[in-house]
Amino acid sequence: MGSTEATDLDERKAAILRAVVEEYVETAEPVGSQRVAGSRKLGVSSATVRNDMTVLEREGYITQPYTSAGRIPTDLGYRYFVDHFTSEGALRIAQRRAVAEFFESAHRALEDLLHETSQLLSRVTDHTAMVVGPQPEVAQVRGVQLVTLHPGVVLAVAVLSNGAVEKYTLELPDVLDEAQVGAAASALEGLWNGCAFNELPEPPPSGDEAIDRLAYAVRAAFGELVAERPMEMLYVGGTSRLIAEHESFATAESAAHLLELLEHQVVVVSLVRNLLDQGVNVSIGSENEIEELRDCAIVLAPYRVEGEFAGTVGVLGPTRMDYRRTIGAVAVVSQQLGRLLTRVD
Amino acid sequence: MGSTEATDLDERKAAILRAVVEEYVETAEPVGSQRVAGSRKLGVSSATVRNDMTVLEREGYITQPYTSAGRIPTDLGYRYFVDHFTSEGALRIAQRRAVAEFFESAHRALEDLLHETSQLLSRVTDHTAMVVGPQPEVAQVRGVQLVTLHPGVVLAVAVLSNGAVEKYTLELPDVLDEAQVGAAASALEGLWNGCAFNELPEPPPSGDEAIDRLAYAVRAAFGELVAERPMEMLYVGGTSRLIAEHESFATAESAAHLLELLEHQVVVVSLVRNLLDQGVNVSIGSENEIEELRDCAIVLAPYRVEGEFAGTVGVLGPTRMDYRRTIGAVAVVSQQLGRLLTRVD
DNA sequence: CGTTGGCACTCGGTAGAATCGAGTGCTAAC
DNA sequence: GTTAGCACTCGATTCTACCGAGTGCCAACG
Repeated sequence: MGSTEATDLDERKAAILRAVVEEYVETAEPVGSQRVAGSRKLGVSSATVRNDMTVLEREGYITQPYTSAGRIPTDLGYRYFVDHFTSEGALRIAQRRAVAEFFESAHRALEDLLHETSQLLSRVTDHTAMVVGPQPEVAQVRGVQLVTLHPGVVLAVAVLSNGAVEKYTLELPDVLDEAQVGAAASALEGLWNGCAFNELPEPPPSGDEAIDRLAYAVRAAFGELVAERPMEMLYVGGTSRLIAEHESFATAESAAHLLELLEHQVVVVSLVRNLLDQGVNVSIGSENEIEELRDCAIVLAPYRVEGEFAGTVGVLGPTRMDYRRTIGAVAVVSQQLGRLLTRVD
Repeated sequence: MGSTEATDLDERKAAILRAVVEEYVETAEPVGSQRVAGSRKLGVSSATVRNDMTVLEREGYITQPYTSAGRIPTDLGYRYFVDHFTSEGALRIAQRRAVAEFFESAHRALEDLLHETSQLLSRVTDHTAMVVGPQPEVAQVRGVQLVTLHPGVVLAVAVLSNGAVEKYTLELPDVLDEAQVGAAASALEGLWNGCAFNELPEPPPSGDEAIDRLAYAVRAAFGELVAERPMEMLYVGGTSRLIAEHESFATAESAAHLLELLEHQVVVVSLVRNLLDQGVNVSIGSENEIEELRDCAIVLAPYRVEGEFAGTVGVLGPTRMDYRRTIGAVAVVSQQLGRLLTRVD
């Protein structure tokens, strides 16, 4: 790749590219040379801008929707913009205050908190927001409880060190009395306390066959939970923004595809994880491998709990978005969320 | 209201109305007199159909989008159709089998089950589906557990008789050891076992002040949960269908409004509850009080667990929908869901 | 009297033509 | 290297003409 010259733009060309991006993000219309020359303090004429623009187009940063129209940024153009002009995030005061207020008053259960965080982030950015919960695999068992709901039906509950609660409804061949269930529960609790939830040891035989069957069934159930689920929960907020932004997308159907995509937790969670594993925080348009995201940009930031990577917050919007504002908002929210969870959790 | 003549249509007019509804639902185009006379075995000419149609229009069952176009059903027309021509639901074999298969293999935790049920119903009906979970207020406490996550931070967990688990993270002024927490837990468990979750008695003083503070905090936390949440959980599946149907809606923005509406659990849950309290199973267009639902129809069916009303499943789509198929699907799913929950729960 | 064929009329949708104007590329002058 | 000037391009907009499905009405029919 000719990335050496790709990342090198002389100062004026960079300024022009920046102007094109900013104007286009604001107006949604192709921006012409006069607009750039006029509204910016470049001190050069539109003809000069035109010359530079042809170069920028040849280099792949901007493009024309059709011959002799204004220019719009390409994905590469947005990329350059993000890499060079978004160093410090710009959040409006009102938004910064909204975030502060939210994390001032927030507590509740973890799930609710994450859910509401996604709605907050959506409000602040005006885009659809995603929050990926902490990975429960690292969590340890802190408590095990077995409750008989009906004769022959037992609910197994495991409380984890990160505040999550896992449960499974078991139907048993045997009908056990309270004492037996209690015995199984305390046996499992003693055995599993402190263990990682994804590596629960098998319960040893106790002598009572029915109890052993129950204990074994509980382990199998929890094992199934671990195996089946991608486990990190996904919370999506502000899906309605996807439609409000539909003008920015190619077709109206693409918005429908996006919505559908967002309903598949597994896909989204692994997508986010992949990006972050590669150290990517902003993924723009064709940089995404998923077809449906070709018109979209994703802005991510991990949050840390007690210094450890815990989960991710992010935003999904059209490539034509205000990257500075969005990146700033995502950064602040991820940071505050981590702080809150570190304090409370 | 002139409801006496409104519900009385002579046989041929009723057949014509039915034809208009069915054709319009299928083709999405205003249907003319020739189409009705030709494709139906009415045995009358288009002129006769035209005469009847003017009457049907005067009575408010159908309308013209503009002078001298075909007719489309009004909300009243759909209402007549629903009340007279949907007695037995018509489900295609493939769909019936999909439902059967789903409920054959389904188990998992209650939340997952309801969530997946909403997705199933959406797939089967091709519309957005809603599932309102059982009201947790009626559930009784079956187990209480307190787990120390960190020093000074305790997670309170209550297991309910319907298989739900409520939890709350508490920050305490005191740092309690395991024995104290355990004492509080067993005290609360003994006190609350069998009590309704929304009417937990206050814990009596035990002698140990720290334990009492903890017990009292737990009760306050659970009380807050009951008070704050509308509690019945709402699961929405297939939101992407809303956009696929956007042609049926007036504007594209209306779809965005709908999505936003669906994100407000409280509103939707109480809407559903209101409708059902009035014995309404199908609400069409202007029958809805909420402005955003003017172009929508809602089809609902309650499901029963052990004979008791438990929750609701439903579908949200454009007024121009196949009511027979939708009503059939909603009925089958609600019935099967109730059956499954009665068996397992 | 209900039903039917005939007929003039309406009006949204489509296609084509004309026009407008923002913006470009190029060239020559500074 | 920069700028003014100019011919050219092409999407967007407007206007016109026209088509045709469908209606309302009327007179004739069984």
